[in-house]
Amino acid sequence: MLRLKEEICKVLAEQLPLSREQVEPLLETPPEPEMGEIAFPCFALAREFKKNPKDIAAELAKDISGRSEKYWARVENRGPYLNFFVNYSKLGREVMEELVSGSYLTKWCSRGSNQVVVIDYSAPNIAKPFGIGHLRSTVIGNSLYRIYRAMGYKPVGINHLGDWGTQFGKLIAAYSRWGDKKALEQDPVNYLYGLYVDFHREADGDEHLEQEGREWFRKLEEGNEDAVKLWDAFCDFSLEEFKKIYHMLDIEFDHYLGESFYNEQLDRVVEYAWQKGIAKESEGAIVVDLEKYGLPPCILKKKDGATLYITRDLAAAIYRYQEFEFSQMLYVVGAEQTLHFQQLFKVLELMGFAWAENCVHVPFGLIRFKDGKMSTREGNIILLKEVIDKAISLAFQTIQGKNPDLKDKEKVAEAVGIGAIKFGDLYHDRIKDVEFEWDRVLDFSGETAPYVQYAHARLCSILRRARDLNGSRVCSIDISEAAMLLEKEEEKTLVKHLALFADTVIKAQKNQKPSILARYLVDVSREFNRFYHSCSVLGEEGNLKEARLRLLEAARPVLREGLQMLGIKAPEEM
RNA sequence: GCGCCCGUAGCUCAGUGGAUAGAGCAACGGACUUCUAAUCCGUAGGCCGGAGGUUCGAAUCCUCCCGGGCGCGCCA
Repeated sequence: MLRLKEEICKVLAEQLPLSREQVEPLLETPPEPEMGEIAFPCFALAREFKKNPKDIAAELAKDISGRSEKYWARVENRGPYLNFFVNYSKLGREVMEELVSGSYLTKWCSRGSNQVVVIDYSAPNIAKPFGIGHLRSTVIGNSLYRIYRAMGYKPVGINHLGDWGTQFGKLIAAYSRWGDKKALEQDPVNYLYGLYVDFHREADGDEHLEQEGREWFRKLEEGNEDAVKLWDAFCDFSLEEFKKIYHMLDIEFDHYLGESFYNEQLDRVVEYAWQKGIAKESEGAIVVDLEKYGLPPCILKKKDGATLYITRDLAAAIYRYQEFEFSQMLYVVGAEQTLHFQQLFKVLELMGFAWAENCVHVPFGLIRFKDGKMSTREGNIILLKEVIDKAISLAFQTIQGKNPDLKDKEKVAEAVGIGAIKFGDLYHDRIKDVEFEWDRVLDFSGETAPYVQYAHARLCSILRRARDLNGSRVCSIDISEAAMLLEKEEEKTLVKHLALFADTVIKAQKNQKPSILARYLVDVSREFNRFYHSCSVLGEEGNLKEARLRLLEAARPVLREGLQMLGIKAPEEM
């Protein structure tokens, strides 16, 4: 629909004392399809012209109704609104042509022009199990990665592993007290997790144990051999396990660069802050005072000389800019860290890095239980692996019941089960907290990935049968002729929805919200399903049948590539 | 105590300051000899947390209050 909008902006800008850029944000979508595709409300002009908005709409309509532009068929004034009706067959023809030939996204969405965008996402903690809580960053980040890539950006995905910090001191302390090498090797991550939980239980009220943990971390930072050896082993075990999960989720990273990677650079960062005159000593620690900006001070170094998370984040940001010269960097990290990122970006700015303004925190809400927060420390957590296994096995059962002859049942069950989990996280506005409920995760009806996948599979099934009947070709009709034949309400509505694909992808990227795309795909699927129920394709004869096949050929890439941008597979049968 | 986020149908949520507030789930009633019923059609369901304000116009912007969540120098 971008083409129609562009045209309207151009014409209205000629008629009014407004630029195209001023007209664009005023345009809206009318509430009913009978009111056209794009509306221009005239209220805003009423004051300036000292006229009734209704009259303005009427005059504008009169002035431009004579014009026959490429993409609109007619203009109507309805009350204070100017309603534009799309030249449906023209739009339909072009959209279908572009979609079928594969040129659509390149033509309308390539806005990235190879700019580098660093995306920091997932970042699970070493020595802790991959819980459902880590899914959000992973899935949202990966989807943004795919959306940016589809739009011609050069995304760089970085997994900022939590492989450093005082928790390793605690873990080493726990291991050296109660450690069991055999148990560790048997089921490393769960065992380490158990130790971590034990530590916190024991440390509650035992200041000595806490002290021991801090002491071990200090040793680790100093390069103590025993400490480093254990830490190294913990990292290897965890990473191996994480990679299995990423493989299942069909998620990859360009770089695994954990917090420890920046250890050598920390002194320089602190030194640089001194040089710039923004660091000072306070109660034995080195801090950057941010009171002027309404933020709490940023601690670069603790009084015992150990570094902090934010020091490593500063080093990481600087390193990434040197390495990638990004035009934008996204941190897909929970909303509870908003303050941390405000401090981080402010300190970078005070250090004199102009690119600090291109750093963006992409926050999301927490996953919680009905009765409270999930806490790794308390062992109150749901394992992602468990969720994945349940979803896949439910998908498999469903296939056994509905389509037992399907080939590659395991693969399809995986695509559907994992798709459902990912989609559940992507469908809602990321800022909202979500309550974890098994029933919801395992629901495959309504606004879910299986709904969209099912629409896609049915669509593919028709195209496949058509190909079998016609030999290698699906259909032979010319697309411009096809577009003219698609006159039923359900057909037209579907075409118009397809035309919104580019608008949607761009909006999702601008807002860093995959949910916008996910919702759109459900809309398209719903329109496809309505079409499916009211229009027979293979049962039809002649040109109409051919035209409908063309429509399906155009709809297929929207669903397939849309799902792909969410990181969800689109099986051809299910 | 201070700061940030959220509050829309029974539940989960959409809704760039604009026309009659929309989906899904759950409930109820329909549609499989016909391209896959993981679907579709219909019914019912609302003081958009509350009160003020700004505006021609507010679910949307501002202020206050209520409810929930999160954070607030030596965790990440």
